[in-house]
Amino acid sequence: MSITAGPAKTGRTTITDVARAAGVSVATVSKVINGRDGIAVATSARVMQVVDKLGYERSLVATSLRQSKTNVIGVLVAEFEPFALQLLQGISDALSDTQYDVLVYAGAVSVGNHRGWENRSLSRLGGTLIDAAILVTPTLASPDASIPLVAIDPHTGSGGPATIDGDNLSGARAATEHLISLGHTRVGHLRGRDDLESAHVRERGYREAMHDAGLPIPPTFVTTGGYRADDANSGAVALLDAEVRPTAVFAANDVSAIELIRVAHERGLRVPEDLSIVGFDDIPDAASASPALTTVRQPLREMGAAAVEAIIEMLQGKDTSAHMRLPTRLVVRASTAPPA
Amino acid sequence: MSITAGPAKTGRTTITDVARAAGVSVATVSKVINGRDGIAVATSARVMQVVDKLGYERSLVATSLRQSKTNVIGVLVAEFEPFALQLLQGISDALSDTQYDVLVYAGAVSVGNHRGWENRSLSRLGGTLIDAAILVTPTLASPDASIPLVAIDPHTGSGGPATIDGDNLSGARAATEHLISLGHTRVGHLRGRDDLESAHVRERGYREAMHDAGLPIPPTFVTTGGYRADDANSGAVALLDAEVRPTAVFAANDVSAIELIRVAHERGLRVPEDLSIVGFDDIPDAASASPALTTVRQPLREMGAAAVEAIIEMLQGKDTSAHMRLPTRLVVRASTAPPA
DNA sequence: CTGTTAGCGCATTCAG
DNA sequence: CTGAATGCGCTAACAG
Repeated sequence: MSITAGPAKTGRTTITDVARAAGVSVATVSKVINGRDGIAVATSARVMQVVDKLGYERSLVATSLRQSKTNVIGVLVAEFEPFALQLLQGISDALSDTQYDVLVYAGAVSVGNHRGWENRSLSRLGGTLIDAAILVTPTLASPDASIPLVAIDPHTGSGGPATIDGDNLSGARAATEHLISLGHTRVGHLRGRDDLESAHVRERGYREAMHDAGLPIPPTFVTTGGYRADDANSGAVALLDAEVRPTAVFAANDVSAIELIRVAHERGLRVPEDLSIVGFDDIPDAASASPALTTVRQPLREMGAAAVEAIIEMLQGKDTSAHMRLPTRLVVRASTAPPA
Repeated sequence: MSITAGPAKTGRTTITDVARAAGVSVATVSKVINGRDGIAVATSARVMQVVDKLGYERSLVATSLRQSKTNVIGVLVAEFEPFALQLLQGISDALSDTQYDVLVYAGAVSVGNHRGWENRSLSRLGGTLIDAAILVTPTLASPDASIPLVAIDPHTGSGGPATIDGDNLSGARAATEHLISLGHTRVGHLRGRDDLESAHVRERGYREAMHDAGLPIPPTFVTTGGYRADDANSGAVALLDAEVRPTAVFAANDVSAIELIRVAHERGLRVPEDLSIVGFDDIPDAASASPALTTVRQPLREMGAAAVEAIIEMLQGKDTSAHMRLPTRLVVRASTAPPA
């Protein structure tokens, strides 16, 4: 019933509009656009002209419903926190000389930190909106997907996708040992998100270092933070308001560490004189925190670039199930000092 | 074990798989999923169970092809540079308590800085993959779109969408005046991307301040940078290798300013002793640059949040064509000093 | 209450 | 060389 006439409805130019304007069928337009041969040069030129004139651009939606290739790589994150953002820069840089565009989907903003957000996102982007996906801090060991997958800071597990991570264990040990070597004996730990494998590994590194030094870990010395300031707040408060307060804390990530500095200041504690703090990640804000944060640097840009390389190899059919681990490095700045 | 049975072809579970497994028609499944009423409780329960079991999630692609609402807000950027990333944090935070998910599309990574990338992206995201879009540093005054639009750091023009920007003119004047008040008379300018309106405004601010101070601007004092280090390099080099070198430079953005510091160091120039530098934006790297960069701060997180507010109001049918301008502020750090 | 039918915009057969 | 028909996953009418 709906006899169409012109762009009309949505305002978007469709392949049909182009076909009508050029006086050919949609199939012809499709062929021209996709560079298929078997089209008269004159026709092709005329169609291209109309395409330009009308500013036609194929709809990713319709295309991906029909085809299996979109030249778009998806990056799936839970949220846009500094860690993911740094990674994104590396990913974007590495992709800038390729034919691929990037689409980043934040799957947990509207539903909270729902464990398993990656499967939800993967399903929603479904069929083939994206040709491959890079998962940032997934909470599942082996998300189900039918497209090439690389996980950054993964949930380890067998049979999972290719993974890229930093050396969390060494980093955590280095951080804790730094504190111990400064002379601290009451060293606490502000844990990361429980659903992150890397958070557990870092806690293990902390515990190992403490154990090796023969130092005790009272239960109140370990509390849980998160990767948002809000989440970190209660853990930070618990740590500092405990009966016996640690003189140094290793926080599982910089966001928590910075929140801890804030809470310490709120309580009149000086950092590092009264409390030494080490973070993890080395996000941009770490260096400009006050005091500048001692932290364990993860090569985030490089990790992002490595993920892109792996994904592209997979897309080219090479069987890359590499599990790459990049080194971490302690960066000593102003938030750590010997105990008073 | 992971999900078995059914999907076959793509590996993705579709509504058809669910229908078959539940022994009902796809229409029924659709109704259940969308909470339409007129479905027997028993049937509904059975379907839901199958949905859970199979881990079904509707495809954003197919849904958006058919419907006009996806609850996804698009953020369109040319690339993931620090400016956009900061904005993204504000946007993400502001969206975290809403029903909306975020999808960020970088439209210029695979094709270079193509003027008009926003129309291309808008077209590709087409019909209704997204309910509304936030444009970051668009290069067009009035992109055509049939969905609510807000532009951050826009190309001004009449009839355009709602816009959010920082006070570029005042900021640029403040930066230049700061340099002049320090005693500099040879003040240069490293321009921003030519396709950005804000870059022109900043240049105007610089020229006005110079004019008001009665200072000359030799042609070699103004060169062009960009928002990537590579782009900024040639402009920086030209500025420093000129016959008569400025003793101070106002760079149109922090990325350029930081690159300028690098180039200056390369030539054995000390900053700020031999060359004072002011940037613009106050991205995280500005504070941790060496020396710490004096810059004009734009409230990027707030600008992102403001964009979200505006978009949501538009989505609710309120007629918000506000043009919001947030204040900028000079932040003096270590990269500026009186001339030697 | 539930199943059938008809597209959304596009690319791909398969006949002209 | 070109055009009409078909289907991708899904939902809105409309039948049954």
